[in-house]
Amino acid sequence: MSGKPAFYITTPIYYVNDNPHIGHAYTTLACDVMARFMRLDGHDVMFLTGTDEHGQKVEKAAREAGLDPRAFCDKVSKNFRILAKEWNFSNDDFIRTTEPRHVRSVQALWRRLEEAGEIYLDHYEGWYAVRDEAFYAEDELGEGPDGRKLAPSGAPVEWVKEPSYFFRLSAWRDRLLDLYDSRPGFIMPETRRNEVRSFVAGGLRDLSISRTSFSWGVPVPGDPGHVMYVWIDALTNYITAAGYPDEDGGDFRRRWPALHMVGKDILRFHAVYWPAFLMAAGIEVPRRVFAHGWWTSEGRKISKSLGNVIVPSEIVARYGLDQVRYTLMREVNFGNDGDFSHRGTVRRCNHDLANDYGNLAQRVLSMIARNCGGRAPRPGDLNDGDRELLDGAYGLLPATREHIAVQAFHLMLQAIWGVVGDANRYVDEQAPWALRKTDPARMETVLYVLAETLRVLALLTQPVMPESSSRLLDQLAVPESERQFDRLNADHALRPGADLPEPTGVFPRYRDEEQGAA
RNA sequence: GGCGGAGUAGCUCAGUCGGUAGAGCAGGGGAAUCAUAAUCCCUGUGUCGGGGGUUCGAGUCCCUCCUCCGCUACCA
Repeated sequence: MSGKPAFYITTPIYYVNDNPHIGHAYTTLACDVMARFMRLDGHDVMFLTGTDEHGQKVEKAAREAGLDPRAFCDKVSKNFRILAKEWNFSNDDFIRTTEPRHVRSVQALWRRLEEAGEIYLDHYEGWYAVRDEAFYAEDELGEGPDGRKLAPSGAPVEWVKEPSYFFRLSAWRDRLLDLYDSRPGFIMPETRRNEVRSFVAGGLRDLSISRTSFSWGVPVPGDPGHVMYVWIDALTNYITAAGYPDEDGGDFRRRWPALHMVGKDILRFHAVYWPAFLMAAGIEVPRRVFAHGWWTSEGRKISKSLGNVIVPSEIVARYGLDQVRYTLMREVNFGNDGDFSHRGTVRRCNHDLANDYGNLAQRVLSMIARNCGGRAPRPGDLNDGDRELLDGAYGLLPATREHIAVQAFHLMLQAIWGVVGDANRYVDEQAPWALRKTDPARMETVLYVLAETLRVLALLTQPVMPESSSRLLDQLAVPESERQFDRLNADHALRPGADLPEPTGVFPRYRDEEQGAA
């Protein structure tokens, strides 16, 4: 295998019954940017996404669709593969919990936990609504006119008791607290870490990890009347894809542990249950669990009744894929909630991309095309101003590395755009259009410095905007083989005299059809 | 109720070890003309949520109050 350091990153596996929405796209996008950055920066990356396909809801939805659960999953799981293609996600694997490799993996983990004495058989009981096929907590219930207890949906509930296997989560309180305290970066952002910590500090109850009320799931080894409940089944996908249970053969030791990217709604499962399972099984805990925020739409909570749902394929069709990728990564501090608005997106598309970055490329490339015979300029001696701009550009790699290491995508882009601004100022100060008449040699130097700066910028924007960056690099005649981050220095600078293709705009302006549309 | 976070320019937010408040966007004025009418320069008299305290000096520390948000277990 390669000697490159390994980097493993995962999205949650998405519940196959859902339609892909902005939340799915956002989580996966963040992972994609991370994965692309690390690949370009010399890591052996594994980027995993997939679908969670078991459970009562899927079983029921399949029945309603008149399909076998497996056939149903085959059909709807495809929606997430389509999303990945549509958004240019570079996942290396797509795991489905119904695959044999996963069934084998979860069952192996189960046995390991059982051998360790971490699992015991008891009863799960609670208020159950037959109509909803769901359990409800006491405080969720209301009362009907006849005094009967009702689910929030209005369905009558009854107290039911079913046998269930339990995981001894309660025993892991202190060891989890030690984990959080000894590894401050284990849960990010910090405010989420505080929440999880206080939740765990308050004491944990054992966790029900099997069901007998449905059968669409992984059978419990040695007790086929039970299927595994969501926690242990779904979370285990992360080690399945890394090669578990073959811990010593294959890539497991090299790949694992992973960085888990999750929405804040499922943080607890990843930051409490999952590390407890792993520690109990003697497996290393994840490298980090990062919980990102939610999007609102035009300042409001997204809801179907408000009609402000953001459909991934629609915004891509409207603004362009790389434009949307850029906006989502730039608009908010990663980890916080953010608002997705038409006005804001257009501002990003037109100001940041079309004006600042796209127009910089266009003004430089078209001057080169016109004044340097369609070839990369030949520089003379560099002065302090030239070096300052180039040093700023070369300095971006260490800066962006630091931001990427803590998933600060917005800061990475801010840093890059700092150099975009420097380059635009440099064009104005140097005024190469004037030099054309007074000092053509100096003009070539200036244009060379700018073209080299563009090369650096285009290399660095690859993780966020792969397609557009690639087109820009094509226009600079940077070969595919020269686009890794180890080329981000003067030793690999643009080759003077290289033939350049005819420049064309990469980031078009967004124009509203309707005047003054908000 | 408990725990955690936040309240700084019209908007979104930065503000390290306490030392006379900053950036981007929006708005106003100007320069330039290579470029996707894009770019560049200039322009901010803000009770730093209220009150009290420590200090020579507090957005930055302490107390208190107000407002908003998140978490407070079986919903991927």
